[in-house]
Amino acid sequence: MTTIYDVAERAGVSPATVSRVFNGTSVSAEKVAAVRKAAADLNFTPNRTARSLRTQSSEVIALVIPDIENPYFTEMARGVEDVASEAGYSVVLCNSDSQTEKEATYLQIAIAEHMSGVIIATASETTSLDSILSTGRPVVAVDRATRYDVDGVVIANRAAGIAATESLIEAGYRRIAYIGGPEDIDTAADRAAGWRAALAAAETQTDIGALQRFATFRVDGARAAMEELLALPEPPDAVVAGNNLIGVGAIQVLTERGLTPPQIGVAVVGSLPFTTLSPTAVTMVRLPARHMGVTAARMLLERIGGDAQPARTVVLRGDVQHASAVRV
Amino acid sequence: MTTIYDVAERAGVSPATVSRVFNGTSVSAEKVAAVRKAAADLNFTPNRTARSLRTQSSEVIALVIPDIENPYFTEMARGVEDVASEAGYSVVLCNSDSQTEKEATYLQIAIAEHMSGVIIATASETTSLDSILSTGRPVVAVDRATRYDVDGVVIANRAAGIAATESLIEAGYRRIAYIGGPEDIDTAADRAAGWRAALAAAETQTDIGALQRFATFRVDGARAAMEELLALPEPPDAVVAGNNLIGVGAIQVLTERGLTPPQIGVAVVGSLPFTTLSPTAVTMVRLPARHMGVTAARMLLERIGGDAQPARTVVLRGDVQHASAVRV
DNA sequence: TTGAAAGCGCTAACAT
DNA sequence: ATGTTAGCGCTTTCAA
Repeated sequence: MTTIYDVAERAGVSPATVSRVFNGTSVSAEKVAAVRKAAADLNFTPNRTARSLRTQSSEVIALVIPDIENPYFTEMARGVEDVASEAGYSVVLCNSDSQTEKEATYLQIAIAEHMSGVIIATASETTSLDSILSTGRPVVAVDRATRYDVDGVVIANRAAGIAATESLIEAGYRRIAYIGGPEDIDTAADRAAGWRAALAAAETQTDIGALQRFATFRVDGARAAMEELLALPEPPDAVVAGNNLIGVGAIQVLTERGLTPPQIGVAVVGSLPFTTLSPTAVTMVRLPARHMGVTAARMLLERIGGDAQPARTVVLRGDVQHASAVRV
Repeated sequence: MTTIYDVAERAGVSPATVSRVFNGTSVSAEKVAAVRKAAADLNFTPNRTARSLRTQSSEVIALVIPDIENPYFTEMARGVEDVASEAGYSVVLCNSDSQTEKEATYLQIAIAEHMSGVIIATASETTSLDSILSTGRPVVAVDRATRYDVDGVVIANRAAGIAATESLIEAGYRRIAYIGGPEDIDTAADRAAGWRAALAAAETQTDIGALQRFATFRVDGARAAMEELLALPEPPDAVVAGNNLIGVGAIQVLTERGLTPPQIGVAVVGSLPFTTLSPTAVTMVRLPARHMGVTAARMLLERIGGDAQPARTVVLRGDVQHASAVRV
């Protein structure tokens, strides 16, 4: 491994000058040239570990998400990454798998590795940010709000739930069920609240309780919930899916039974990027995942840069894409 | 930030002893207890950067993939992560976005950060592993073979192409097209070769050239290719998709035209995890992505542990799930 | 088993 | 503008 001392010797300067060349402080043009040449000759790369130990910082940010296999989060990750790498930061993607312990481990690593900041979609309400915050590192919450006073970027979940439901009501459906994520995740609870509010406003449907299901945010849970709903004495004629994977699970079950939309109405809070359905068969409230990542990364970078204004929360709205079909 | 010196002072031992406690070398039971207590009191976490600078290593491995938004690669990432975290390693996920320069940057970072090893699905044939290999770090190639003499885990791509095609032939289709990824990616070329071989063996189809398309490994490219094929004077009655996203794109176009499988035969090399199709409508040659990640991670860990046997390549086979329907 | 001390590669005072 | 030097927090000889 070549060090700045090797480069310094070859270029006939001091190690400090080599360091300066690589950090952009004032060095005479001729020495800059000599150092660059020597560095190139020796195939020198600065040792980030040493740099990081010395400066107590590193150009790395951690992105902690609950499910790396969910396209919603990977799209968000792309947004984060694009902004970060533009600014010279690398992104370490950590998959908490919705487990608080794994999440805590990654947060510890972020501290121990001197990472500059953290963007996190928390695994649950109980997530503790105490130790990371006590180090003074900036944290931005994405997708899910936290009980801490930190920057956040969230979705207007209640509005999204309302929009999805209203789209079905307008299309003529009259018994609209809801399948959402775990009730203790705020995003899931808010979307469910939106569904309830829309139904209440429409005054068309009374037995709301019977048509509400909380599953996991995964395909399997949604499948089971959909089966349950269809087995009801009075099954629904439409369903609102609380996120993209729930939408997939619900539609899978429906399709297997020959009930392809719009035979039964489907509205999804989220996008179906890999759907093979006709694009107009279901209503999607598309969530700006990438934009969310971009916004969060920008906020984090500002904080890393020393910005100390009070914590802000940015609320992003979904974009309704109505199914063109109506109830048949 | 608390250091081993703080802990040492509080426990009444030397810093070296504290270090030993955290690294499992012989220390008397009473001192171990004292150190642990002091560490807990002070909420001490060893500084990985310092450790890494001193030992010239770190318990981090890099996983470089060309498309983080492709479920195939995220499933693979899960496999890698599960094995790695079990062994006390963390995984840094790097998205090269199929760009050789981005890939090179991440490889540089892996070196500069003293990461223990790299698992990489290369962006292209031209990927250079020279500098990472010259540092002596182990590299395992996944999904795509390289021109270097390193460990690898790949799919039996030609066999997968043959299996997909044969499934369609057996179902009675007679004009089977192929849409694959870029011809210069070996996986794409091999799958195409499998398709050609299966058709040649069946002797049912002659104008192979007209029915072959190379797109990107993305949804959009596949859509365009599918449109082209349908616009042919003599359009195909079936299509083999070279990967999961190509399958999605092709099926989307077909569905939009009311040509849902099995009206037209579809076989995909890969899985459709978020499909909303009836599960028996298309043939899938399911690829063991997670297993691939697991295998690669195990191999890398062995190398990190000092294993110096000659480079091995593990070939994994896809698992055919035939569409239950036949040509209609 | 334990401690003292050197040094991993770099940056940032401080001095020139 | 440039060089000298003292650490950043840790591990690891070497001695005791």
